[in-house]
Amino acid sequence: MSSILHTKKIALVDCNSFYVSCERLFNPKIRRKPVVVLSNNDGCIISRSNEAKALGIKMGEPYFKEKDIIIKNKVEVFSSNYSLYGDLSRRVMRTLKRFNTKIEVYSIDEAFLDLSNFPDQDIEKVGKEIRDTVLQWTGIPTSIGIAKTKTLSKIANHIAKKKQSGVTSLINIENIDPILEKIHINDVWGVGRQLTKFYNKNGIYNAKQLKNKSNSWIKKSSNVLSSRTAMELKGIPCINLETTTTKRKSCVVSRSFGKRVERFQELKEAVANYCLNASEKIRSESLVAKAITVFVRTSPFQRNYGYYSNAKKVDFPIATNNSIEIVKVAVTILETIFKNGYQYQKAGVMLTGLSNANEKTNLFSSEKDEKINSLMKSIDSTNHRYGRSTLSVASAGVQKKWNMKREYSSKIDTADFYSLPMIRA
DNA sequence: TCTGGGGTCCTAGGACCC
DNA sequence: TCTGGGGTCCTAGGACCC
Repeated sequence: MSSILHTKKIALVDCNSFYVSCERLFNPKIRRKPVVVLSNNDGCIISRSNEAKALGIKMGEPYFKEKDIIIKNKVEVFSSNYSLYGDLSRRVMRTLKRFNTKIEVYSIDEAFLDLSNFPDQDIEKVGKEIRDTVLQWTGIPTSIGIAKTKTLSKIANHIAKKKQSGVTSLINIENIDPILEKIHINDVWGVGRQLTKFYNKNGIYNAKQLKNKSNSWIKKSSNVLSSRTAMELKGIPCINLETTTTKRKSCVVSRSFGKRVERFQELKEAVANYCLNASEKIRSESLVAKAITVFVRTSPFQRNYGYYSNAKKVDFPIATNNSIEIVKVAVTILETIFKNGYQYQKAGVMLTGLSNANEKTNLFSSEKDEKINSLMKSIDSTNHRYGRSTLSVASAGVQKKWNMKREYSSKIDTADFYSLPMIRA
């Protein structure tokens, strides 16, 4: 006997121009103006208001290339403020959880929500209610796409973005082929630059064509991921909702420098700082790392200066999250990959093979380990209370000449943010 | 002058084993 | 000249995502 069949209904809720919307919350004067938010180091444009999009400012474009348009049109420019965006993101996600606990927080500004428990005929109305509630409680405008699979809900969302209501459902539409036909293949979730090239070569230019391609051909000439995408276009769910937060497998901290760096000493300071951030992060999640990779490189855009890029991975004797040990190993790696005479533009560290700290199968765990653990704990809580890098290690340096550029920060402090009232009507 | 950062998964190929 | 065959495990690199 089959249980009562509900149509599977997945919503993709996506915050509109998220970083710009966050800045606008605290700055009503820029509500109707063109606004952009820049990546770290004020390098690229990573969020644009509709007004900025209308001016032809492209996503991911280097800031300096768009500077003329920006000045001419008095576009408001902001350096990114990730702690602010993170706080607002959590608030949006909390609001979404009130509608259904079956939620996958997919990125800082997106979540998949299982709405199968609502009747098919009400689904568009439910979508609108979610949108209104998020807007009212957090001030963040969203777009919502609803369909039978994640891949289709992405497409529905794509359409919703251009609609006044901000909500699109494909649930009650008998034949969605005419809709899929209008979706360019490169706008399909999971199809990037390389796959687009490959599909085009094989006469596939839109989502409908991919949907109708035989599964065996796709699997044979591409891979399982591509065949999953095609199945999902057919309305057969192949990509599950990941509702439980699984522990991460790696942790990367890397930055481009505000200025080019040539001296070993400065590179060392930068790498030591990245190690401190990374180890603090994995400690906060009770993880230990099996290995560390350190990498350095010069700018790939200025090859005439001589390009150099190198990386090296080293296993720790015992999986660890000890800052001091991690910095020590990182510095020895840096010594082996550093070469004089180059203008370094970026460096980073990657902690890999992460596992639970308490599952340590370490026969040699000792009193000394206990001492280190409690030292790390007190460093973390002090830094949490008084600001990052209150307590540090000597090699991390104090001058930080290489530090990021952030000329246009709105300087909104999340401490202030928490004191703001939450509006419920 | 100035080009982000942080993830995951898959696959091919090498090392190693019997 | 001819130099097995098949399995597992690991890693680096590629492709994709936001």
